[in-house]
Amino acid sequence: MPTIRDVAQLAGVAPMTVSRVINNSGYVSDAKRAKVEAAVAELGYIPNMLGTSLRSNQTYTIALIISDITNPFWTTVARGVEDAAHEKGYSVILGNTDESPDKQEQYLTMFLKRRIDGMLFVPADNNAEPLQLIQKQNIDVVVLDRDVPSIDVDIVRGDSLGGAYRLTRHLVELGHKHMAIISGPKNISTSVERVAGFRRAMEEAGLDHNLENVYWGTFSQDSGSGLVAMALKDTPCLTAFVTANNFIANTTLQSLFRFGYEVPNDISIATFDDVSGMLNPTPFLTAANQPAYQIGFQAAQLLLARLQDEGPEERKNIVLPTEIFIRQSTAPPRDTA
Amino acid sequence: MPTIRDVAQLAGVAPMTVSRVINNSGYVSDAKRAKVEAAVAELGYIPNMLGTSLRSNQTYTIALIISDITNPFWTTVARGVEDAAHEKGYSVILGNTDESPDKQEQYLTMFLKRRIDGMLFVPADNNAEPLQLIQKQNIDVVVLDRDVPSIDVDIVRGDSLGGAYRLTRHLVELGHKHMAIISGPKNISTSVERVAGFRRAMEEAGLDHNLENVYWGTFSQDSGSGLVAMALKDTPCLTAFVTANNFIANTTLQSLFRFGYEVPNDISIATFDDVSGMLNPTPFLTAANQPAYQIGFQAAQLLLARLQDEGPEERKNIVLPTEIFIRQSTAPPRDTA
DNA sequence: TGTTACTATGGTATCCGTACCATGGTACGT
DNA sequence: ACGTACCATGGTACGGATACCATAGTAACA
Repeated sequence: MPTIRDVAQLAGVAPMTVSRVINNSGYVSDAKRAKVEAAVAELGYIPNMLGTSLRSNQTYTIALIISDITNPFWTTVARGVEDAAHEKGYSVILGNTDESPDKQEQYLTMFLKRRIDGMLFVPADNNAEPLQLIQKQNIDVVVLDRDVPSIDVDIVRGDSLGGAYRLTRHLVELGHKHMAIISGPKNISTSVERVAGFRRAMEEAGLDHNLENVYWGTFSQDSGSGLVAMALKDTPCLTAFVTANNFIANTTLQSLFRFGYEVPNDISIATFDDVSGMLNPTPFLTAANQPAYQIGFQAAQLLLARLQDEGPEERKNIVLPTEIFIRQSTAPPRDTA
Repeated sequence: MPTIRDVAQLAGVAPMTVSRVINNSGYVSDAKRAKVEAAVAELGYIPNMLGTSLRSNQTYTIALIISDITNPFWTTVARGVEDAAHEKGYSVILGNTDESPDKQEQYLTMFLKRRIDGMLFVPADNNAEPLQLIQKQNIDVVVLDRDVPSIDVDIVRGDSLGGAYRLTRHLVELGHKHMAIISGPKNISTSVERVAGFRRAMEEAGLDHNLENVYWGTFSQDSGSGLVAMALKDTPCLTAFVTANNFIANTTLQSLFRFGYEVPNDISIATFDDVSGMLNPTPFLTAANQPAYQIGFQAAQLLLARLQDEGPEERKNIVLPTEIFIRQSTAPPRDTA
């Protein structure tokens, strides 16, 4: 593969002159510029960014560490990130953690070795250590979707608490009195806040006698199935479920179907993040949707601004609103119908 | 950020010795090894891969250029790629082209500048030039999902022709006589082959009088809506549609709904690549599904094998089988019911 | 004519890690 | 006592691009 020296030799100039032509910097006579351009074309020269990056300490690459690119929610986030990055000439390098702290650390060090300019990070848990590791290396980082207590860091996320609150309120208004929430891991802020929103609505409605109807699971594709059975065993009179993400909603729906319940006639379901609309002409689930694309796009923009020293003084904790869609998976409970 | 020289100084050894410890190569006495390890820990030293890559001409990075990470099909492909890459210590850098040759070229040169070790590429069209550009730089490349005529390159893809054939056969067996296919762009092999499979089944069934019922569109989210109206106007007696991907199926379903048709009672739909199952407990569409994860995984494996000079001698054109799922979107046509 | 300002070009050193070569010590066999 | 083999360590140069400094020519102006 030709180097800048090869081009220089062919054009009969110094490498520096080639560099000036390529980067459009400094003085170059028209004659030499033409010669250089001809040489570049003839050799098919493509500058080696490794050299440039080594010298300049900039890779124009940002890392995106998420839990699972297979989840349409993250996919949409990733797309927002990519668009914002591409706009500024940055590339995005990707890592899936599957919420495993091990894989998370592997990717973290892998990306730090690569000297990425900045990091967009969805922490696998509440542990602040990985973030401290990044910050210690003086790498700008923006946390996506999740709050991490006890650390000073930029965050862009959706309004989990408000979304869950309004989702539960909707069920309350329909007349439901016995509800459960199937949430994600206990050590991830979104799970916790969605439970908190659920609880607040329950308390306000004076339904706080069954506050123990909270089931912690995971956000992954196989989550929730056992928990639904457990919830129904604990409280046979349940008439509604709130689920903390799209995958959980799906398994809950499947479980209820298997147990012979009809949704929404027998039991209602309201969920977070139903992004199936893209592939489903008639979305079914009542849902609180976070602006996934915006979360990714804004987080990337904030990060890129920081990289160019144009970011805001203080750390941001941006909370984007969730939007509620009332659809067919929720209805009044049978006994009050 | 500390360098290998900083570590060496702190440990009282030469940089070379630090390098030996880090890479576990050559001879190092236990005493010095311990000192170096202590220094690495104290400084929080993380090796700079740019230096290594520059020297060794290896980045341990592969590029993945696809049309749209938002499409669950590509998402699954991407996941397969990522898993295979991560297994071998490689990272994946991502680019969305939206099927635009412009964006495609931008990403291409961006990745070549980065000196990625290999490329996984979903060509935006049949144009062989971009692939020639890559090969000219001596970068290994594997094409995903699409055949590109007139160029010698590794390809991993699904069986579009067979899938479309069997999908159409299914409709024929149900008794349909008037069908149309809504396909993707005319210059992408998958569109063409799906049409070819459709035609073959039609001809075999002696239904070749309406071979002109082929509508070319795009594979994107907004594709197909106008085409459905056109098809129905051209052939009012249509009783079935074959659609060439998930997005087209979705808009077709929406259009039919808007026009007051019921699926499958009035009109049947059979499609390619319905990967909504992940989020849909009761998938509705009769579909020919490609093994998306496998396409990504195997393509990445083939690429990585080539990178390590362990690949097969000759170029591969691997065609993975598609699986047919008969579901609720297809039924016998009304007149024969 | 001398000074200043700008244009044009190139040489050298540097970013960081490591391949390669050189050096010197120890242990062992004959 | 000497050759051979292995262990341990370090110096130097290189990969590719470019910041910085140096040089030199030209034009403008007093």
